[in-house]
Amino acid sequence: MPKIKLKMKNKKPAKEDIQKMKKEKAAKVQSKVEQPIKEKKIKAPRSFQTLKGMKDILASENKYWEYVKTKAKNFALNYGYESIETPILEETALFNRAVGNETDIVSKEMFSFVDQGEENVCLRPEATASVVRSYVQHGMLNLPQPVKFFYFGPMFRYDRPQAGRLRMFHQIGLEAIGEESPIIDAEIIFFVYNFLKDLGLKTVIEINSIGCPKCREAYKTKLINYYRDRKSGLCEDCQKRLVKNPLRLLDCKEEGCQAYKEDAPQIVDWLCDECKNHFVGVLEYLDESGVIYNLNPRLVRGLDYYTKTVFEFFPDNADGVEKRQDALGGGGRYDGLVEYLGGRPTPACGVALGLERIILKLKENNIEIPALRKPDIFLAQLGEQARKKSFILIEELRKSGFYVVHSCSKKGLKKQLEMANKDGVKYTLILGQKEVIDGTIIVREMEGGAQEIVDFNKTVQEMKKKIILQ
RNA sequence: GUGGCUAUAGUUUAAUGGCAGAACAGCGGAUUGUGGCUUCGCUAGCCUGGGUUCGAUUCCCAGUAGCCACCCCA
Repeated sequence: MPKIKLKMKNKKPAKEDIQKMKKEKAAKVQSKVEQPIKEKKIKAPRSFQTLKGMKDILASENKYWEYVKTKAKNFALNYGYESIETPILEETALFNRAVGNETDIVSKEMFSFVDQGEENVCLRPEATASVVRSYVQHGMLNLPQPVKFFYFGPMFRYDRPQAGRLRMFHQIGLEAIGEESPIIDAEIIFFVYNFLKDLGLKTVIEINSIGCPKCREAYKTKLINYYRDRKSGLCEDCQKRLVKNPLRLLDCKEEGCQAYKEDAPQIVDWLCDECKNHFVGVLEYLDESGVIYNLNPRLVRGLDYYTKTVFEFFPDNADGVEKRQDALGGGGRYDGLVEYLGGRPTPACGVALGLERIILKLKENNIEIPALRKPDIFLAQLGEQARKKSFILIEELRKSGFYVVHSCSKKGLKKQLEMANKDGVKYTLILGQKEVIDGTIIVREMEGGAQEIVDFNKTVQEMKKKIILQ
């Protein structure tokens, strides 16, 4: 079949045409030989793009970002969490120690490098370690406890990008340091639940307790013993986990390993009294608040600092087919971390949410987001004198709180009105030669097109009458 | 780190082994001081490098990038 096609199509051009083509080609070859230097000079400079897994957040995304960030911040304030910003760059050792050398995040996902001062630094893969570092560094143990932090900012992980996973992404997070009561665990969970619900996202909460170092050791031994007998059936990763991070055995998604999970010992059964009571406490508070959660005895988190309560938030899709890899957020208690980073023994609990993932879900669910504020006034000007006069007027209007836009270079009134229309303003002020001479200005109401002439010196007053500023 | 899919104007896309066409956006017009609708025009593109071929945007190979899944997590 293809041979016939080729033959047929080869016949298509006339012989003369082919000769022409050959000549053209020859000419091209010649010209190439003659002007190789010119071509090099003409060559445009290379263009650039964002690094893999990193994105520009463009104006079209603004309303989502503003909406979610503002709501988060307001929520945080209502719950008594105060804003903190820590540097994006930290000493690499901070995360080695806090998150754990054997975790995926530290062992293969950190953007780390040696700086000009031969310091080992890295872009933070998460913020809890930084917040705790800050707590210790500034002696915040002297503040009334707990100290409650709210943060927002970019995090970096050298992963392979895919849906909802970027190398630079943004987290909204809470940390409450200095409180051991289960009430704070419940408050944080309740916060996230309400926050996401308020955004219009239904979530499923998975919760577990992984105990304290003491009872976890006892449990680990049990788990290792259980899995050691079944080692030959485990996947390669799990065989490594058995030695390095046995808790993660429970987290494996390999089919072959699933079968063993069923009968594996569960940590809940091995918690010491203190941990058990604490966990029961958290659940009681949650029951009280009416939050719905799933006890998930296999939930283990990928960061070493967690103790006792751990939890993750998943979108609750109506279709029932859950994609369990796209957690919107997760967190838990980390009672050992402050001490581990050089502070006094201090209990603490926190959570982090993925902003990009939240926005992704908002879009997926077609949830309406309030539009950003549109400009109030467009100022159109005609002629040199008017332009100068309008320049001052615009500043006066802005001082009075109006959101004013104008065109810097467009001259025709038609074009300026066109722009005003695209900007969606309610009123356009028109200042032309004639108005400058008369000491007036035209106020055009865009929707109906009604115009009135106003005393130039009373422009601000008049506009205040027409537009009620928030 | 493993695997799959894709690559055409700024964006969304069509077709094709021999002129790459459209829509939206942008820019400029339709008596130059009045927007939305309409209409006309302009600008702008075959990811890179090899190979097959008289001829490749099209077929083949490699690279690169993007998307997606595993993994991991937010």
